[in-house]
Amino acid sequence: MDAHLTELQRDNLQEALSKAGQKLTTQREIVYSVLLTKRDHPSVDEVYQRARESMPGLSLATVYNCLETFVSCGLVRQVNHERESTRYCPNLLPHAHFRDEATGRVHDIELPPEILHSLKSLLPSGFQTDSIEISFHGRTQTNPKTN
Amino acid sequence: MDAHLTELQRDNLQEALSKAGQKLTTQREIVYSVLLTKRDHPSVDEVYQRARESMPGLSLATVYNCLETFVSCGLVRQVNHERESTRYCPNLLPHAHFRDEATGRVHDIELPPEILHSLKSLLPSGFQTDSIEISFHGRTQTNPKTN
DNA sequence: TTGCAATTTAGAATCATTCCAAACAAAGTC
DNA sequence: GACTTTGTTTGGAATGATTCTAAATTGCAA
Repeated sequence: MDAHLTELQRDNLQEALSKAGQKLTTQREIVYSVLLTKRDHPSVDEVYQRARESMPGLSLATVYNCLETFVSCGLVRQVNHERESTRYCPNLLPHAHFRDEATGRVHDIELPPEILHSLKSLLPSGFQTDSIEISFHGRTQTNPKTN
Repeated sequence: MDAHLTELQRDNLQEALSKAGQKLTTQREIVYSVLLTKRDHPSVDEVYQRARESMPGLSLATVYNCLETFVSCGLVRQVNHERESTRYCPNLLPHAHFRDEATGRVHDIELPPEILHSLKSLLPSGFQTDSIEISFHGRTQTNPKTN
């Protein structure tokens, strides 16, 4: 379960970084691959734990740095839920999050463009948005198997 | 600019509290009136500052307690934005928040029931929500006067 | 190869929030 | 009207996530 990127993913990362004038480092590769490998919206600390399996010397501060870099490059989204610690998500399609309060798990909910339009249309004139965050909060009634 | 509730507001508070088996105290009256007086989504600390004008001995812990009580009574909503400190809002109608990143100011955006329905309809079956939080993030292009 | 700028690192510092244990107040009971 | 019970307030200490800092390291370009 070592951290590795496909060539495509690597190029993708490389490109996004250099577009922002930043370098591709081992640490960034590993952190990025952690996010891609298990897309369960890990917290910084979870990313840290997982990344250290590939690189034991990695520091927490670096994980913070990498994640912050990815966010600013638009490679990754932050997910905030109430006061809880920030989670990270490599899904770049427009989507909302559903947080199951029983398990703490976060699910992605795809957002069709129409609904984003109608949301935007609620804004008074002169209001310009660059992002809309939508989060549901509730429970999932699981039949034997829900992921 | 002293903190005072109208009789109606007081009764409202009284009732909501006793419904939850809790008492009406001076501190709670003051904190509640701070929220009603200036509906600008103050942070805990702002509430604290304002409330102390009416009651200098008031402690920060009490402000936290009061606000938490109001939230659990359904009198007040919490507003979270990214990692910033929590803000409080006595508007109980369904609404979203728009955060102006230039000023930091938060505006309420009314939400028609239809849009809430269509949002809920996006959820896979078995997903039950008790709340949907929507926050816009952007800037307001102000003609001379926007509030 | 030398030098410059970006990156990483560990640990300290910060900040919002929660926890704690003691002092206080209110409402009901005898 | 004192007594008890229970909820409330308080200041300060504790926590936990995040950011900052300054030094060591790395990568790249000249």
